[in-house]
This record gives sequence, C-alpha cells and structure tokens, in this order.
Amino acid sequence: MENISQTKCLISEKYDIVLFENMEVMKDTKQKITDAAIAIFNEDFSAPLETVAEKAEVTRRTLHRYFKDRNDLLAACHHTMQESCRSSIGAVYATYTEPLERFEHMLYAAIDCGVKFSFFHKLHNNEHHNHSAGNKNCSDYDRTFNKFKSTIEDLQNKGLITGGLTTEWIEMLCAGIVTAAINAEKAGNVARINIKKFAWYSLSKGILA
Amino acid sequence: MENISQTKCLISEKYDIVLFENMEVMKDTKQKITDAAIAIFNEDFSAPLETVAEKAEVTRRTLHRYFKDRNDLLAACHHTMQESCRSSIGAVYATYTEPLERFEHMLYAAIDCGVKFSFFHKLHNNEHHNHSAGNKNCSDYDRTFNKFKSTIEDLQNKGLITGGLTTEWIEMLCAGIVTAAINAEKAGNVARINIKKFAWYSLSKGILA
DNA sequence: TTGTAATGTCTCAGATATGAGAAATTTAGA
DNA sequence: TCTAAATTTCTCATATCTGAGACATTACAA
Repeated sequence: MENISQTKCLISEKYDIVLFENMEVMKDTKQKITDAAIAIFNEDFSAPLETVAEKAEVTRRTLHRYFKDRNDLLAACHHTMQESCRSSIGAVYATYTEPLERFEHMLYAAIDCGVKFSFFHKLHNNEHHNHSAGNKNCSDYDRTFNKFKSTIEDLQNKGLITGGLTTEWIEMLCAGIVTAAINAEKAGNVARINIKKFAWYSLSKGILA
Repeated sequence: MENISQTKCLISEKYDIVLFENMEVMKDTKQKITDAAIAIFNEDFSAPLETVAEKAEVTRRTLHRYFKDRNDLLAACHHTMQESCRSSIGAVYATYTEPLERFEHMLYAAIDCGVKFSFFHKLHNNEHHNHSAGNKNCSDYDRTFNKFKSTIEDLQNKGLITGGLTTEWIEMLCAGIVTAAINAEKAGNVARINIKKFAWYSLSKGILA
C-alpha cells in the first residue's frame, strides 16, 4: 500500500508556522474591516455591511468612516486580494524556475493566501463577470494568474502532465483543491500540518503523468 | 507519457446524454423557481428575491404566490437538494456493492446533481451552521452523505486509499472536485464529454494507493 | 494628567427589499 | 371560441439596509 510519506514534498518549515492567515495582534482598522469583508463576501456577496462590521469587531458607523459605500469597500477587498496573490505567487515565480517545483510552491502560496485567492479567482471567473483586458482589475488579475497558467503550460510542454488533460481543467482543479484545503482548515477536522501535504499529494498524483 | 484514455472509466452512455441538469421544456412554475433559487443562493445567499424571480423568468409577485417568504423558499430549496442527492446517491449505493465502483459512480452522481449537491454540502458544513442530529434537515443530510462517507471508509478498510490520507480530507477533496466540474461546465472551456472523465481521473489518482 | 484621534451611541432620511391586494392580461384546455 | 387558472402589472405598507450628522466615550501618546 502506497503511503503519503513516500511522496516528495517541498513544504518548508516556514509554511508550517505561518500556515494560513496572518494572526497579527493589532491590524489597523481599515485593513481589519477589509479582511472581514473578504471573508464575509466570499461566502455571501450581498451580506449586509452590519455583518462585515460585526466580523471586524467595529460599529457600522466606523466602517462607513473608512469606506464611502459598499463599492468602495469592495474595491479595497479587490486591492487586498490582488496584492496578496501578486506578492505570494510572484515570489514563488521569481524563486523557482523548474516548472514542477514552481507549481508545487504555487499551490502552497495559494493555500496561504486562502480566501484571498479563492474569492479573487471566483470573482473573475463567474458567469456574470465579463472579463475584459481593458478593466484595470481584470488586467491585474491576469498578470498574476497568467503566472499560474503559464506554469501549467510549461508542465504540459515538458510532458509532465497526463495526456488528454487540458490546462483549463487543471486550473479548475487547482481552485477546487485550494477550496478543499481552506474548508478543511475552517472545519478543523484535518490536522493543519497535513493540509498542504494532502493537497499537494492529491493534486500532483491527479494530474502528473 | 501516461494518457488518460488508458485509465479505466465507468461512465455509461446515459451520463453523456443527460450530463448535468434536466433541461426539461416545461417544468412547473414552483419547481422552476426553486431551481432558480438554488442556483442563485448558492452563489449569493442574500441575493434579493427579485434576482431569483428573474432567473426563473417569473415576476416577484408570482414567486410570492408560491412561497410565503424567503424561509419558505429556502425550505423548498433544501427539500429539492435533499431529494435529488438522496435519489442519485441512493441509487448508486443500491446498484453497486463493490466499493471502488460504487465510489466512482457516486462521483458521477454528485456531478449530475451539480449545484444541488455542492450547495447542500456547503450549507451543512459552513462554520455558522451548527449541525445537530435532532434537526430534520440535518438528519436527512446525514442519511445521504453517510452513504458517501461509508464508501470512503470501505475503500480505506480495503487498503485502496493511499496511507495517511484521512476520510475528512477525501470528503473535502470530493466536494472540491465536484465544484471544479461544475465550474468547468459553467465556464464552458472544458468539453462536456471530458468533464466526468477528468474528474474521476484526478480524484482516483489523487487518493488511491 | 491632558489633549487628540479614533471609535461608539443615538438618530435620522433616503434607498432598497419584502409581502400582498386588486384588476388586467395571458395561457391552456374543453 | 370561450372559460378558468395562472401570471403579470400596478400599487401600497412595512421592514430592513445604507450613509451620515452630532455628540459622548475611549485609547493613547506627550
């Protein structure tokens, strides 16, 4: 019987410590509200702002002091998600050049970004959103996610991907597995240390030739 | 280089024809509204009822004639999801006894249920929902999903699962892969015929020893 | 301790969502 | 074609959400 411990896995110590979100003691209020909004809107896009304020542990009045209106808050969410993904994925892209190694660390980066990754991906891939390169938000998204996509294409060109699987499927699968990792983390029924290990095992076995 | 066509795959012809949702010409209005609500609420839980009515191609007034209020509509959603999942998964459970075969067909059944599967799963597994066996909805959910979970346990007991992977992770992964399949279907960038093939390939390789 | 900036409380007006009555219109079947 | 049921249209009252002013309270740094 195969055992997961035999599988090569590049998780560094760093990832085991700061595993998911930054648990900083004192975030500045504006960022705290933005982070709360990302968590809430990811699950319930039309949730009342009161709900966001509660999650951020501030009054609705305070929220309105920082954000003109709902759209303003959403723009801040977008900026935070974009920046978090750009920074994490960009760092991996710059650090690793070998496609497989790069791909593995991109998965870990995506899991570290957590909801900021999955909500960002969801927003730009849902049926109502019409993605246009002219839109600043969309081009920001593309710049970051193209690093992801091109890494998958590199794997394919090197013949590392199971024949027949398409780039599009692999992208969807990655998003699905990141979501699984986030949900496992939230549910708390899978040991934290294992989540990335499991995610990489299932993803790599699931697509590599 | 491994090719996906070499992988054993039990998709029957039936699945290729009625692939995702039932595209019936004339659904009765109440069911049409309920289905629209499942699609909308899955993506935006607090979406206004106007949005649901639009999706169902009726007036908000008509919606209110069938459903007393939002909760009433939500109860109908729950009933439809429960019944769809119970029927599909129950049929697979009754038809196949060999765990691996059963598991594969359960994946196909879940993909066929589509949003009805993923929304149902999401509702009973999100952090706000406190799952209690006393609640009728929860026990309905458990009855159906325990068939899923016990199938995974059977695989594990037979030594078919990669050592170390937990039941909880596999459940999350299944939900993630079903979501990937649904999104691939919605995005339309993965050929319909391939979706189930890809999903089973990635899932089976991703967890089986 | 004191002053200032940030946040909370209370309040309100306008916007949007909700639920339903009444009558007109459409649809489907005899 | 005619009738009955279903749906739409228009309307309204109520509820909830939103954004902001005025002032009280708190936190913190000098």
